[in-house]
Amino acid sequence: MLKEIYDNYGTIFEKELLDEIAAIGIFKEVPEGFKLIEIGEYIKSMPLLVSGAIKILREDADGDELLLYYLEKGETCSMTLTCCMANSKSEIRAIAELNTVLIMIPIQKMEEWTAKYKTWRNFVFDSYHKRVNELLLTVDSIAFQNMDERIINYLKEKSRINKDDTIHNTHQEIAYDLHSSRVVISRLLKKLEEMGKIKLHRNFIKIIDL
Amino acid sequence: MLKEIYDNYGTIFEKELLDEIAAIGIFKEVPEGFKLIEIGEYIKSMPLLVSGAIKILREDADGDELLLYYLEKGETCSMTLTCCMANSKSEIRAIAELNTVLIMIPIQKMEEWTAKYKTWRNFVFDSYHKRVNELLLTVDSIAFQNMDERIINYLKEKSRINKDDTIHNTHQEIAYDLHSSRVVISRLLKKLEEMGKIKLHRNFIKIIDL
DNA sequence: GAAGTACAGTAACTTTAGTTACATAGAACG
DNA sequence: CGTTCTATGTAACTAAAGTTACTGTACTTC
Repeated sequence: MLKEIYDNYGTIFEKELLDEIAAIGIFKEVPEGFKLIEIGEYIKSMPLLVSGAIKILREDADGDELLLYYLEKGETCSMTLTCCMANSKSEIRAIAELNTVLIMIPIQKMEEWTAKYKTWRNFVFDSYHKRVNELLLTVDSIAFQNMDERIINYLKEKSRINKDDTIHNTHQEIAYDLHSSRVVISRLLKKLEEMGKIKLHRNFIKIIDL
Repeated sequence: MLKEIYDNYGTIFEKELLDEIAAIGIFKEVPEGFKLIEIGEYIKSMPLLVSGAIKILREDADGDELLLYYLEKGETCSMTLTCCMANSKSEIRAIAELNTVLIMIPIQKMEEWTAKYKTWRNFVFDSYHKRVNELLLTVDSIAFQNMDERIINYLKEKSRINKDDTIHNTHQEIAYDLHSSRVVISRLLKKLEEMGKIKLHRNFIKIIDL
């Protein structure tokens, strides 16, 4: 575990803090599709990502979903942070996008480390900064873009996160993430295929040139 | 100035910090419509709201606008915070919604106070928490709601912020905030009037029962 | 290999929102 | 009082997205 911590956080945290993380953090490995946080849950610990990726989803009253953004290695969930500090319920759902390795930090340490370590404070602020900017990009996407552009961005981002130019999803799954319907997604994907940007198959999509 | 600081922040900050704010903060009074932050600007100080309200806007590449949320007294702009910490450009525009009184804190103090005062840290984290939740509500609104529901929410929120059940805006101005077109807004407002929820006039809208 | 199931393709239609164009009405101002 | 400007009303149309319904096809399972 020590190695993973040092590899991912060695350059941003001082030795003393790294040792505390190693001593207190709980190593956790979850498979793709594992639900880490559910809407309405209270959160007792904060995840530091070591490898893999996590997707963060929003849901409305009718159960309609929307993908907000992904978390990657070296990052943490600022939503979790806010929930921990305010002792409030989670506003989002977190699902492992890949097999993912995490270090869980009990929330009791948060306050202490924030007072004690400048690098921890910077990490937390930086994390907020990134997350707010991701949320703004999500707003841009749904407010200013048409569905065809949103699909292109979705495929690009998914490919980047998975380090794979084949997207292993059904049209229905994409429709859920983009909060649209399967028929609409199939239609627009077909158009992208006709334009030579992608190649459609059963259960996967090959990116040609987006 | 001391009175304003104590009235608004006396219960959340300790005396020592309040004195620092009084000594260092720059009192600023801006009229309705005053532009406080422009997209792409670097930010040198952080605003604490004493009275009034500020609206936070997002803009896309084509210059299309969207209202994100309002800031009220006792709050601060977490976007400004993130920009200060990361020394990055502003992602948003901030315009005074009302005549507004602010205390500007030079960013140099941020780091120092975050290390020194627990109440300051809590204030900053709480501010992030509120802002992220406001952004999520904005996402909900544009992702899950139709324009008629969005208009209703808009009118309600505007009325609450302005403490006035008459909305002093033209249809065009509402269209800009909601990133729609004037004709669409006029059409839907007319429908709301027919339902007896509002009464339309030239340059203002009277809320009857939303 | 037959039956069942999940996925994708497509047509036809509806709904919502955006666009264009023009009419009217109130305010402002000489 | 007539001219001008701005705000609003409305019709007619287009575009985008969502819905319904049915098809074919590939994979699964027995």
